[in-house]
Amino acid sequence: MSWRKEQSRAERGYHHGNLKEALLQAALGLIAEKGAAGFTFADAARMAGVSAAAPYRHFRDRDELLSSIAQRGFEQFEQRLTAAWDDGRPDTVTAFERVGKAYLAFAREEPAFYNAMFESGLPVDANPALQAASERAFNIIRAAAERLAALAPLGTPRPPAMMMALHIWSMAHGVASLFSRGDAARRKLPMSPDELLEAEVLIYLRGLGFPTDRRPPGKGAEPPPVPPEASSGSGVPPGGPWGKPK
Amino acid sequence: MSWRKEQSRAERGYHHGNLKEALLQAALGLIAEKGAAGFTFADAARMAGVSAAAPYRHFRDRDELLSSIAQRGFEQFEQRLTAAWDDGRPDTVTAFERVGKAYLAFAREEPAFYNAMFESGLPVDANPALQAASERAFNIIRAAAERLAALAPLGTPRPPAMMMALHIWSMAHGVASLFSRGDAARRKLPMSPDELLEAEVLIYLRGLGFPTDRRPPGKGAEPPPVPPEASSGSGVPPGGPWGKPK
DNA sequence: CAGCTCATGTGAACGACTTTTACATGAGCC
DNA sequence: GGCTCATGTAAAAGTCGTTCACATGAGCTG
Repeated sequence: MSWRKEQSRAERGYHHGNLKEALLQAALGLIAEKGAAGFTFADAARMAGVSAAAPYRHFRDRDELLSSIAQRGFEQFEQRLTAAWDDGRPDTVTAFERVGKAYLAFAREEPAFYNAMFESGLPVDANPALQAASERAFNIIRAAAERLAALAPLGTPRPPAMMMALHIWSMAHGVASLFSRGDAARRKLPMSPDELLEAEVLIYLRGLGFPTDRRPPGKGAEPPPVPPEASSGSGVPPGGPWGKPK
Repeated sequence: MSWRKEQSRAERGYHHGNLKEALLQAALGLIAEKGAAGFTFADAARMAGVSAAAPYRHFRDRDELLSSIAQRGFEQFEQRLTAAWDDGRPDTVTAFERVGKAYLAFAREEPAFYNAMFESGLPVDANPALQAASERAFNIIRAAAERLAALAPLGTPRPPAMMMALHIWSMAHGVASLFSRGDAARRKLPMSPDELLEAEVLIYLRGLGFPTDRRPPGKGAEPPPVPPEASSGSGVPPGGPWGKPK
């Protein structure tokens, strides 16, 4: 990982040998500490033990370094969402919620990537490769939404799958961005971001007619369960994610 | 508005007379253009026609200027949310949705404020006045959620009002931050952010047991103003926000 | 009105950062 | 062994943020 970092010039020799990677790693650390805005090209160079001009052999400018990090971030993000989705196993709703949690986990565990991807202010649409990576990640959510849409109970008006995907994305991003970052604008919450998002998604899914958890006591006409899977427990803790209504 | 801006030193005299305000306005413009990260203290000074050192007579440093703008932003934000909420008239659900739209409208129409408030990375909890302003704004959403919670149909499990408020906030912020900014990371959408958020909130409310479908065309009983409302209304466009399910 | 004072603005200076340019080094290939 | 080109360096120009000593003049005091 930290191959050859922190070495003095003498023992390193004139050529670094791995500067591009070292710069990316250094930048990642710096962004995690001080945010994308506070991160400095010169600092990254210093951390890698080279002069301030050296990075320009590997990145056109500071923005390109940031872009590279964002891109790498989208790729890892995609992987984690894919793993969480696990092709909808064991059932669509459970898997869907797991994707939400993976989203938050990524924001929490990879603040530097998340920052570069969503909060650095760099124009996603200016770099085709970056935009493509971003879309590949979003497509995981979208594919999950398609599956979910196909299962939605008839008789309930429902939005296009694309819209559902955007809804989920906005919820996850909203929670992550407002509450799930140790980073800067930390606000105190009476609950964990995970709980918050889980409840939000559950209510949303219920609004789409999905059976979430035990049925309301008196209500006879709960929307009919969905063909093959649908029936079982969706990973909701007993009592629901927010306890009993008082 | 642009009182005395752009004037040459000669016609202005040694003293500006209104520098603090001029700097705030200049900064607002610059942030709207280039984002909080790209905004420069020196640029604001230049725009106000004073030397680079002059701003330090009015703000401890660049961050304090940013803070002032964020604070002012939260105050305007609070006003707009209050107006949109209108104490829950004509009925709670309609007013609630109006608040959501006001949120997006603010993000769209006041990008500089929104940026300073939510995307500049300045620590809200470091400045008590700022934090208080932020909380006052959030309290509008929270109060609306309380009212909504009181109306929620019995028989449906429901979260605490505080949680509902956070849910709404995260949806609005998520949509605003991902899609509603001309600013930077613009992504193309098959629908407007307003539609997106409206549908999202409607589904969420339905998940809480609120009736969100359009009124029956004949609509015999318009709900009485405040106390026993709960039944219908909600300003849903005919056909619902996303068209017919296919 | 003269004179004083203090808030407000100026210019110069420092160190840090970004980026460019001309030059140095040495790893890999013939 | 010698060439060459990718990779690194030093130096310089331009920008910022911030501080400091000094200048200005608006408004009070007498």
